[in-house]
Amino acid sequence: MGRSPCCEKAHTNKGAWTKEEDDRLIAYIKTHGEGCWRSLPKAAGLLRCGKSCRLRWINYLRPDLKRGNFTEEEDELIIKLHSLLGNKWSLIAGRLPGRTDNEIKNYWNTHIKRKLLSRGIDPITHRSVNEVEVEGEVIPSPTPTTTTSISFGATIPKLEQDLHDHNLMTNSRFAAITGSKSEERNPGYRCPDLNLELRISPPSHQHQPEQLKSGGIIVNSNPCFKCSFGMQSGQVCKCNTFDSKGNSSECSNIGFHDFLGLRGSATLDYRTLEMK
DNA sequence: AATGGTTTCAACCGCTGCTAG
DNA sequence: ACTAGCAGCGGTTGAAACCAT
Repeated sequence: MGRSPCCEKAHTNKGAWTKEEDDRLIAYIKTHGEGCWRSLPKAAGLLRCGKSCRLRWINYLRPDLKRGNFTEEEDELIIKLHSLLGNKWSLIAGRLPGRTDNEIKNYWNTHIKRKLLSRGIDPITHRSVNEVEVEGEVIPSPTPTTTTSISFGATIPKLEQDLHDHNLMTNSRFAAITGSKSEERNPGYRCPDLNLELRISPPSHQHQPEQLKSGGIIVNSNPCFKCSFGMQSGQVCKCNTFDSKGNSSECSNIGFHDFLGLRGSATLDYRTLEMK
């Protein structure tokens, strides 16, 4: 049994929007506001799919959209954000007022990719195209190339604070996940020029006999890489874990680890990362 | 002016995550 | 715990605009 279609495909217009359709959509949203896209077309008298209305509004009709070419500053900001976030266009768009994810995605594919390649930078990895990776270690090109460097400075880990605020994890739990020591306040989570703080880092791959108590629950500080990234969701993991005495045992948690080792509802959502 | 290749970008499609029942 | 409905996201497509010959 499949999901019902989002709209009556047979009775909806497709393709380019007409001026009249735009006017109808603008008028409706001005009166009733955004939201409930599914019922909007009918209510607004549009023969369009709700998705199509949403897209048209967000990407083209919204009054706060900035029109015109991207500036050099915007270019550089997009490059930096992409190096941190990857193809998370909506997150990148969130840092560029008046720009939409679709616009940035298109701009990236048509302009910035080429720009980076002309600088000798791989637009996917943001490394010099001459760099080679040998067994996980990056060997830089012998000839220096211009690269976009992301500088990280020491700061109070903001996400850690956020997570505390939401009772999601303790200092030690966070430290376990990030590999930092809570007392040391391991630096390296802030990009000052972007004012963007990120707390995502892969957990240690080394199994060490260390356990942490979090909210009364014993958690293994070093689950296997797969476990930590929640890749075996719903399946029994067969990796080895260590108890408090350092004894190895088979990890048999079913759906225990979520992304970054957070449990249950304590999942880390990109969108919850605060952007100033 | 005509033609064909390339680029741009609005729009679509399919998938995912969240939420309510 | 499960399912269905929905909004939102990212990848892809294709028509229009642009450019070179």
